[in-house]
Amino acid sequence: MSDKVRTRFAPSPTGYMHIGNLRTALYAYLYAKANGGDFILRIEDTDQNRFVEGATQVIYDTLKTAGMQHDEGPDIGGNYGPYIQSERKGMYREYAEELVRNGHAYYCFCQKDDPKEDSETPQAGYNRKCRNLTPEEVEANIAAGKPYVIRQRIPLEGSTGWNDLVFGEITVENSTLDDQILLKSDGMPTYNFANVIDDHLMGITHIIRGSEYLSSNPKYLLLYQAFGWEAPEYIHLPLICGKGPDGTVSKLSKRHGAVSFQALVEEGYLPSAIINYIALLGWNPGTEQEIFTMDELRAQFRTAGIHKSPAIFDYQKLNWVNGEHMKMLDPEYFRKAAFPYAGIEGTPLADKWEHIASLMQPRIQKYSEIPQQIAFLSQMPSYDKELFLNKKNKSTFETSAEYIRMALGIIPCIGEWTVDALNEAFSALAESHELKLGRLMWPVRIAVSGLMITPGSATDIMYLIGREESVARLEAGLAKVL
RNA sequence: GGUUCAUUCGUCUAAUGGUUAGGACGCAAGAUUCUCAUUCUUGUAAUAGGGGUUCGAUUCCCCUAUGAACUACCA
Repeated sequence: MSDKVRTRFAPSPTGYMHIGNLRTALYAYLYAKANGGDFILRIEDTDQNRFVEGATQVIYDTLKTAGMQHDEGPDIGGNYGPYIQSERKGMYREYAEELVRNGHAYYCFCQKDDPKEDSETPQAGYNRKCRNLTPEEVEANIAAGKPYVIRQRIPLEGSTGWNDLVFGEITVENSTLDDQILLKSDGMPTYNFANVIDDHLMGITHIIRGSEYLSSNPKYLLLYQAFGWEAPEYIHLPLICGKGPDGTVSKLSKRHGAVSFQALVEEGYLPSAIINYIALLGWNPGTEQEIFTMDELRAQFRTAGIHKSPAIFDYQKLNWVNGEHMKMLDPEYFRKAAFPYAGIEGTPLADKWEHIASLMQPRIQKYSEIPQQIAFLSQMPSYDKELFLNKKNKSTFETSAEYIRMALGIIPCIGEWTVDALNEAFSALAESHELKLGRLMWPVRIAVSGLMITPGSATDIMYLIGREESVARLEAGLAKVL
């Protein structure tokens, strides 16, 4: 019997990966890897009404894209299968009935719409009407074909607690717990039950999950006790919240923006940046490092740095992290990955993509910014002649006209139309007129771009739009300032 | 309502029974660059409130306030 760490990620197949779930998965993965353990994937699909086609594939894809390779799971197998709860259906009833036999659970014949509240048991949701049925009554009901569920018989007295690796000692009075359903009338276990059984059967040593389970954990612990099993360690994670436009804070949801991994990726966020960012939501490495690769996270992750208080998901900071990861990207990789976002396939600009990409990489935080940044290259914007005026470069309409004429004069002399040639020609031009390059280029840049702010310099732009278009734009600019 | 948890700049966070309460994002200013971005400098802004304990508390304790989660035959 080894005491190897085993953690699990147990999502239900909903068709998308919520960022909160992804962080739970990440911490479970990192904890396992930081401790030389295994990371197990289990699909929790006990709710037959919520079946979504292709949803498990989304889970596999996400884990793969995010760089979290599981060691056991439905798709790769393992010694503790099956790893899909619906395929384990048969085993839960047996365990539920074991609890009935030893007095820790009971049959309940109440219907869903029966009144549940009872003034005598104000804390517990269910009124425990069937808790003390005699064996004869139970048998009669079953014989009559009445549908039933199996409920957990929570002790009426005493308390249950544990020492959470993040939250510390937590103890709850048993009297505040309700007799939760373990086995539904369709024979399927509830999450609350299946989860405990599976975690035990799969030898999970550390349960890592969101703090929303904090309040139901005592009921799980009572189940472990009822079976006489040893309970695992618990690591509850602080919630990830979002802030609404009105300033209210709540569990991160769609109203706060994109919350699924796929949606963020589609928006142009890099998986490595998303992972980096969410790793730091609720955990700090003990150093001032902020930019991490997955390898670094694996090496440095410790539970000691996990927080208790909820964190607000900040898209602004994610943008920054993403920008940092953008800059870290190998230029060649960037060119390939960013190209589809540019929307220039089949246009003349596609041939100059390498140069465009080199301008974009240090400048963007998200791929999705590219089209808007380069739109002026293919479509000359209409602009206000006031743009030619610039105090710092002492640019006036008169100087603009003069410099644009100079530019028009030199362009025919440029041989091969390259950025280097352009830079050389304009530097020489400025020098020969004893001008600061900035003064000369200001009106040129405005004329060829029509924009106050441009990605890249005037020479970059002229190179990209070509000689002919450059001349046309310069002439139009000249007409404007005259 | 009940139960549980939380509270340091706007946000993510660091730190200690004694500090000018540190870093990052954002924002602002400056330098550099033919604009922008990058890079570099600088600035901005926080210990929820009230009681204790203590020579001294942001740090330990209590109360209050505020917020959150849970309270399904969902997971």
